[in-house]
Amino acid sequence: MPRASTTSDAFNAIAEPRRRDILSLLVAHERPVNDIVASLGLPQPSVSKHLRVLHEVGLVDVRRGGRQMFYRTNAAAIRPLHEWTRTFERYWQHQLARIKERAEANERKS
Amino acid sequence: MPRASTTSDAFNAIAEPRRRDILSLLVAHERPVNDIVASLGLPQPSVSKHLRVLHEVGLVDVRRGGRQMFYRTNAAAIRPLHEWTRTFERYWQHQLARIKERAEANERKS
DNA sequence: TTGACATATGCCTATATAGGAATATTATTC
DNA sequence: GAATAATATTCCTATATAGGCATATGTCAA
Repeated sequence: MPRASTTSDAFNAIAEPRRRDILSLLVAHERPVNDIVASLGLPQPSVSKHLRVLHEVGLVDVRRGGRQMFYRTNAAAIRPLHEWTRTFERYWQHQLARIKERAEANERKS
Repeated sequence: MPRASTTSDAFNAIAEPRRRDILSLLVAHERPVNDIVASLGLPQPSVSKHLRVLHEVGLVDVRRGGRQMFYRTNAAAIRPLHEWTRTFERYWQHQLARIKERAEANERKS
């Protein structure tokens, strides 16, 4: 079996770096496709394809305005990812605390 | 071109749901492979392969103990993912605030 | 050393890509 | 309606999977 499809969930969709770039670019304001193309220096068809994936998993919203399509990041869809990573927070804090402890112990020894 | 390799970075590594399960399982305490196999009900070779990917991107650490291999989640490696998702936090808060506003406006109207 | 246990690796297959180029679709303006 | 602009889709290819299964490697115990 191959990997799960990029459109199967947000985790798979954001694995592609360009798509993360797009999400960051579209988070503050909606933008037409051409803006994204110009900002990121990617071929237009490539951008359209990435937007399709992002839209399919709900990471971006679209609005038509004349012949332009205005895309915008749906930040709420990123929240579950944030929550998942957050479940590890106390553990890396533990790690950092232990590192700090050791450093201070070494400090006292020398 | 195919997708970037699962071992190219943490984003690609955690796209696989089973690997996220493994990370959650190994976060509190180290565990031998057989424990993971039993806990998740996956075939042993499958678990070993997932662990290999996770180890290659630094998401787990290993320690040998006799004939067992004790794996443990390296929580610090998840932090960058947390930080990336965090950059969107203020935007979903905006979204929620706007939804709340509208709800209250409708409340006053009725 | 032989066996048993624990884990890792190899081989196989079907499949979903990302990128590139060309072209199709949709909307606007003259 | 024809030309133009903005975006989407299609066709192509090479490639890295995940899963299943068999087997290799490594470690201990008797």
